[in-house]
Amino acid sequence: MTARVVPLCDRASKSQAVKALLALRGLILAGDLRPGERISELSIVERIGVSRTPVRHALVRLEEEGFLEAIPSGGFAVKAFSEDDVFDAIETRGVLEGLAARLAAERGAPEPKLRCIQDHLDDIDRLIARAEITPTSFEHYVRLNASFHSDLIDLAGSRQLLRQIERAVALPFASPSGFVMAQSVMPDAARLMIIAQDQHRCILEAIVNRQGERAEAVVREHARLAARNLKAALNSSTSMQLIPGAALIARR
Amino acid sequence: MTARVVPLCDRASKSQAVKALLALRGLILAGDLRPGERISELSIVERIGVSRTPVRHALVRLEEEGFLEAIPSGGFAVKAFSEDDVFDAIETRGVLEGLAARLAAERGAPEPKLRCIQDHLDDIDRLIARAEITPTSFEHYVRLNASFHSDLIDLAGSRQLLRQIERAVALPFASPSGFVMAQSVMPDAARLMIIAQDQHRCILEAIVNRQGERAEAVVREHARLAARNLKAALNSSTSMQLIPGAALIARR
DNA sequence: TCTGGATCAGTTGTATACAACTGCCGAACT
DNA sequence: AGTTCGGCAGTTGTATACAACTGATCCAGA
Repeated sequence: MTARVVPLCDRASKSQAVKALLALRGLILAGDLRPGERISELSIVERIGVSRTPVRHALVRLEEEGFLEAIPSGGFAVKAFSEDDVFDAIETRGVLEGLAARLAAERGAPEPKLRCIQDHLDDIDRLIARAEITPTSFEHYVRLNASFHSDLIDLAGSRQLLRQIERAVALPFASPSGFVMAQSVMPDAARLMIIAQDQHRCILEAIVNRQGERAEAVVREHARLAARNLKAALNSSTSMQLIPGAALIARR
Repeated sequence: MTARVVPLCDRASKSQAVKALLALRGLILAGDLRPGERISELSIVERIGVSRTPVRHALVRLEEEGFLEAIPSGGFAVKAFSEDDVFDAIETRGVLEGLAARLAAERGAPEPKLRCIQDHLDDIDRLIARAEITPTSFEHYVRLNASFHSDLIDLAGSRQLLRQIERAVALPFASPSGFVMAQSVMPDAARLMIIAQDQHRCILEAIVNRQGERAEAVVREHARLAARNLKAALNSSTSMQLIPGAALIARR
């Protein structure tokens, strides 16, 4: 009997701690847990089906990720984000990515990696050229966009910077992909994609040409495109529904 | 018997989890745990005197803080930092503090806070003017310098940015105070203090005058002073002994 | 009626027992 | 002799029992 029966494997192959982390983060992002109110460990235990130990692990991690805040008398509560918080988070992400681009330009990036990114950008061009925007093609765009951004960080080659950006991007509405799906239901979606893609090209060109300051400046402006998306999305509940973690954003 | 006997209170008033966190961080910074090698939970338990539960909490937190890295097969190891890592961490901190200064300048800071910072800077001026550098006066300088930097972050008024900077500064050698003590045993200590203090003045002036870009640029250059200190300290074991967490920095 | 205090349910914090896993050593077999 | 398999020690991961604490409710007394 070498083949054990593992019907739960696809869900249970990961440790209970990981399971708890993913499940709890899911609950938070979905808005099942109201911001501000205390999270009862036991209620999570019975919802997720693991014991308190991994749940507590997940709580600590999610506090570090920024989704929870510790309550002085013990325990945790879901954090509420103001609109200003979200704009600041985006600006901060832009500044950090800007540093990544500048470092890549100043220090020089390996040729093969640059070619690889160039290929990714060509893919995006082809996608945009097709002129029809479907949910599927948009998801594809989101993926390509996300990989451009992670490639960019990779180019900088700095572990410390990577760590900081990972933290900034942990909040989904601060990530480069946060507002792209929201963009899809907006009237000028195609126009925004064209602008964003041109910025991608400029960023890469600046890095290739070793123009550190230019690379940094364009990346920052690129992040502000996300801020503009947010501003527009805030007036459209259809868009907001496409934003992960929108439930955590408290309206003024 | 309302008065319980609490002789251990000064050490035990904090929870076991906090105790474990502080003690373990202390062990790491002191270099008692060799970078790269696995940390045995039980060995920590008997060194610190709390059970495994709070120790594991501390391990998770210290991983988030950046001192530890998870081992694929389970457990954690102390992270080793290259000299490049340290320089990058300083540059990253400078960029984030630069954002704080720019936001403060662009958005405007409340008058009373600005006056308060001005007073702190006056204190530093008086300290420098005394011309004699003793360990005590240097520690005083370190305190004043640290509070200037935290005031700066406060001026920006951004929770998100605060979070990111706190993370960047968690690594002691990336913090604004990291290399100041090392500076104290260097020949041109007085000169560096004068330069740093002039930068402090310029930063505040830029914020008052709403010169966002200038504030950002000077703060970045100010951080690079720390990088210069590091470069000098790396050649002097006397200096290195004054740098917290120096044991984690692997020489090339 | 209002205030004070004490009890109590429900919570989180801690310790510990147990299970599962990893890497290693040795022995046996090829 | 080399290789592979099996068992073992020691580790981490998980569950759970227990302790300490918090906040609230209820009752008694002024």
